[in-house]
Amino acid sequence: MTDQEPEQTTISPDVLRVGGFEQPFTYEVSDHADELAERFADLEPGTETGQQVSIAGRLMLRRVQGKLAFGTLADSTGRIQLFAPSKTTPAFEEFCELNIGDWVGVSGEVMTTRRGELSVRVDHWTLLVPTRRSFPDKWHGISDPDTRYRQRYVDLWVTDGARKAFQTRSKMLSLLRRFLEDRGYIEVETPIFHPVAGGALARPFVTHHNALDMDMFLRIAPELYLKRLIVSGFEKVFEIGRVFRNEGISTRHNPEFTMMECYEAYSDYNAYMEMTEELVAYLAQELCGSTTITYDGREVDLSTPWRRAPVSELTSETIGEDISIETPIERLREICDQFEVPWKDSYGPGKLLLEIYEKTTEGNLWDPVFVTDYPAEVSPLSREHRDKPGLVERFEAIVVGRELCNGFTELTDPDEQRRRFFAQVEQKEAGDDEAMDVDYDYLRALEFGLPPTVGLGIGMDRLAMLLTDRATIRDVVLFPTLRPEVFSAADMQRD
RNA sequence: GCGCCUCUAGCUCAAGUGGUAGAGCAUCGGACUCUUAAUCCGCAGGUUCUGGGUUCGAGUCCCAGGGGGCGUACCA
Repeated sequence: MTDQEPEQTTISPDVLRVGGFEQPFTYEVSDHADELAERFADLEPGTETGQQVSIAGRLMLRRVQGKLAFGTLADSTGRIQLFAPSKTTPAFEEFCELNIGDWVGVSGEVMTTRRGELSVRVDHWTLLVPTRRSFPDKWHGISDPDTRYRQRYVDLWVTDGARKAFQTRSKMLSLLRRFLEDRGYIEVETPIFHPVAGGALARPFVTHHNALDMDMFLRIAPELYLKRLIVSGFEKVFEIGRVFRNEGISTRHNPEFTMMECYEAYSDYNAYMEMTEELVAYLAQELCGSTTITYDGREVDLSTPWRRAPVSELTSETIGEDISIETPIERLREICDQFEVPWKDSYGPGKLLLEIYEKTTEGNLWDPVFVTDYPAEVSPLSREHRDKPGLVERFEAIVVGRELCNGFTELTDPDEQRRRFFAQVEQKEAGDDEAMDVDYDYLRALEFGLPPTVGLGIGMDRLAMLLTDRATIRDVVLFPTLRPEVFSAADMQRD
């Protein structure tokens, strides 16, 4: 931008507010609040630095006392005080009439006040745009969660830490990309419209394409396309993208959420457990400054290596009785009843074991654990365990009682995959509307040969919650899904 | 889905057992040259979520509906 307007040094009162206000097209910013705080830390009170800077943001506080005014300007990085003496501030009267929430650009000398507060003296200033609505209470901000999510553009200014969480999330994604790219992965983008919703067990959203006159599903996982790419000859791929599941909304569930999935040829789940723990420890170190972090007031030790234990072992520990998929089905059903775990006749031993595990054990695992060796019955895309019949080479990392990721050695045998798909169809017919459909193109891809491969999926929102210490997914999703707002007549008639 | 809770001014909150809806902040007007949630004086600001009902009288009690939160179920 070289064609910046000359900076406004005089403003007449009648153009200050909405009526005759002329908005500049650009504003040259040289510095941000936090950088200045860092650069000019520890100045003596009453210092004049001789350093001219230019900053911009919203006026969040204002303290006018006759011939001298103070303001607090907030930008994307933080806040800094504005110092405006009537003698040197252009259009001083108008400056004092700025409202809380107005966007202003200010340039001037960096200095400290007699009380030692780092400030920018207002040598020049420009109204960038006035706010036409009142900002929330400058001390309490917004407390109603509904208002926070619907008016995120206000929330991010007035709620402590709100912006920071999203900045951390962004950095997390950036570090994740670097981590994978450093290991030779390439990032790909696969379809979001799926003719068959596969790759996970979940109810999909349905949409309609007019020209093709066909219903399509919004993807519930990118998995099957990414494995097609391994068949295609990409050896290491990943995708970070939105997936959509037509299920309940809660503090941990948003209908659209961001999933990272990666796949690597010639490798197995042992290697991926190592990569996963290394990745998460790395992100914690970079974002939180330590591999020991705090979540919900409690320490979480993410340092490597993480404990690894089979589903059956962890569950046996909890219930005080050795159980596995070898346990007679009658006994498993009794245990379900004993722990108030609902079950159906159609559940095999594997499904029963997993249900018992999820209801009794998963929520109590705080420090990270790789839970391994899931029943094949509940893992239709995973490869059979190399020496444990009936199980698959699958792991989930459980941290703070929640599933953080899901990975497994991939099933490569097209015949076995076909059988698993049809078993899913049977479950669907038995009333499980989250069961998978048969993806015949995927089977054809497998028939062309999927080399030994491992895959991993990590929910980015859950990971962001963990690393930013947020209790609700809505604090790490900018615009969480809500019912449409009903606008008042006053809102609709504003012009 | 189900259960519990909640909704009052732009924002944060008050209004014993039913009795004229108030305050702080913000906005607007005024005072003030080192404040920092500035302070001080003043004005204005309301379909108490919506619709019914009970009552002489409803923000308050009852019914229905809506928004939201939490828990639970499904799931990541």
